[in-house]
Amino acid sequence: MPVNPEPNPAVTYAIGELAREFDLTTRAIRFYEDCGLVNPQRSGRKRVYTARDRTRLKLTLRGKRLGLTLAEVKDLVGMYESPRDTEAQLKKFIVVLAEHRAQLEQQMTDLNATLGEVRAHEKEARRLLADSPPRRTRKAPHGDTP
Amino acid sequence: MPVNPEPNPAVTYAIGELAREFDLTTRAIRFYEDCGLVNPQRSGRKRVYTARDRTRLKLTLRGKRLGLTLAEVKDLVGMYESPRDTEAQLKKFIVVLAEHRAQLEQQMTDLNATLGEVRAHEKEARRLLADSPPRRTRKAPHGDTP
DNA sequence: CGTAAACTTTACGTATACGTCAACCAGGCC
DNA sequence: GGCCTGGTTGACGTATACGTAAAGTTTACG
Repeated sequence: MPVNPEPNPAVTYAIGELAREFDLTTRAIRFYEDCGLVNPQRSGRKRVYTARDRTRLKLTLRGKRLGLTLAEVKDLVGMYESPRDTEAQLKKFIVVLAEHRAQLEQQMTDLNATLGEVRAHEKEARRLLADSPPRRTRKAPHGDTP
Repeated sequence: MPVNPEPNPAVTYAIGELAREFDLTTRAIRFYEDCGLVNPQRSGRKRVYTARDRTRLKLTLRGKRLGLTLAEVKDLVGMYESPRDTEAQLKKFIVVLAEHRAQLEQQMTDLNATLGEVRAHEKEARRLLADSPPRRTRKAPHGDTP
């Protein structure tokens, strides 16, 4: 079994590659760098992104889809990567995790409520659509979906 | 059984009341009005909000928690309240609902992934916290949570 | 009647998250 | 050499979602 999907440290990416992969503009990626979300090395002047940068990009986008700001994403990712060797750090880590989880659980509630409503509306709308239009085809006795 | 929690059409709210209830500033509520999210009547110059406005405020806040923009919330709420008597309208409604649902399902995926990670980290952190500090209390034989 | 609380409009300011030029450099190909 | 592709640094512009200050109005209370 694979020890760990520790991505090959040799693989690197150009900014354009990542932009295509994640459907971002290079401008956006450079902006994320300004925000401290990625930290590409340089080859001359050109940015060279590692697998770690790529992962952080992914996390950033997932965070965005969940409505987080870039600053929030940065804080969170920072947390996960920060030392945590002392008990104090560990305790604070746990507190922040709990806060984050509370927010996620609120979102889960919101999401379930919204999904429920959307599905109910879909069902009702499909019912209306199936009932309403008095088939203009030759009077189908009953039961006729080809 | 209560026919329908159709809120009493007589109940109305002042802007300050709603602000307190939802922990918003009055400025924010007026801004939502500019965006067409609420539509208070007037009593003289003063805004008078109905139960319907209150519901729309709630929906707005839920939408925000899910990362929607005010414009998106407006579109969605508008959809749910628009006519839908013709077949074309109904079909478009269904399409938009499906799109919305797809987005919500993506969010659900993101949310579950994130929640999973947070919980794993919490577990690990608590384990570290429980293991690490070599109990300075009298050597508890084993099993001692009061 | 005075005044404090709550409301009003107007208008400029701010943070976030990029978009959109502009002008320049480096490498590859014909 | 000339040009294309892709990358670089500014620097200014824009949309969203309000904050905040100014100045006036309306209502309730004592």
